[in-house]
Amino acid sequence: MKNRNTIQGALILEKVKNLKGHACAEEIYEAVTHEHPNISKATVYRNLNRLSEQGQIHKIEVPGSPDNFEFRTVLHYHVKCERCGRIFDVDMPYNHHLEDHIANKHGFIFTGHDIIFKGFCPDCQKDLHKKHNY
Amino acid sequence: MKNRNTIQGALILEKVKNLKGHACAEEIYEAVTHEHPNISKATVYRNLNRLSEQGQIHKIEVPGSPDNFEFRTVLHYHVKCERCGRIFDVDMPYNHHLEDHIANKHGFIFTGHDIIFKGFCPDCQKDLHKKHNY
DNA sequence: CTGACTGCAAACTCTTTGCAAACCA
DNA sequence: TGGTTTGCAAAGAGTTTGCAGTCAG
Repeated sequence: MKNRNTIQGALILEKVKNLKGHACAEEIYEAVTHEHPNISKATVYRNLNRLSEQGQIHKIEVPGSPDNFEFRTVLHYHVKCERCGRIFDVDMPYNHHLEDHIANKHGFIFTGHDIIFKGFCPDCQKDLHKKHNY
Repeated sequence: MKNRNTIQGALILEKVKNLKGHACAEEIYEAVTHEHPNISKATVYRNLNRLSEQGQIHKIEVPGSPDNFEFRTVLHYHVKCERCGRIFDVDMPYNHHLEDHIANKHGFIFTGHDIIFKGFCPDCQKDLHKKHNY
């Protein structure tokens, strides 16, 4: 039940730590591949999930997009571009007490929340302007 | 480009309207099957997506769960049980101006947001109490 | 030694798509 | 008729899982 130190696990954690923002499993897989070409994608998924269960990294689940992972100390929200599907950070303080405002909890135990904003990123705004095909 | 009135489309819209809460495509497919046994799942998906694009119904996208659909007039939020994965409505007023509080919009155009709370539903709390296997 | 971890491939879930036939206007 | 919609099956994306071999403690 306890962790073993494997090269793969260490590399994956390191890659996520060195990310500026977030990346999906595929991107992390590619980054690790450079140093450890034989790694399997299943191992990347297993390590990412293990690390996020242990709270060492954070998994951002966004519908319709692959899961993203990031190493962070401060919780924050994300926005998904409705056109290109990319995920960006949102510059808004995390509200730790949002669930306190729920009127009738119906016996639910609330453990947290995610907010996913929708919108159009600058790149896609340019494209839409040009192409008028939306 | 304009809609045709098909039996399938009418049945699907009716089923969603008659839902008390939300249901996923699979559940709607099963409901429609009772009256129209030959319907294909692809048709259900196509109609649900069409209806939600036209704003006649609303699609709730939740990471890790199948998309849910509902007929509603008032926007609201949802909570996903971390154990059974079911989706429930949350008793909290929708904040239409949440995106106004974003400090630096980085050129993004925000069009809306979803909040997905996490927690444990009453049923699963009972189970956890009993089984202690979480 | 022994259980945890790995690599590989296959399985899985949910959803979309290609295509010919059926259908509505 | 002519463009939509349907049913079917196959494809697709992302992720998980079964299994035998490998490795850390």
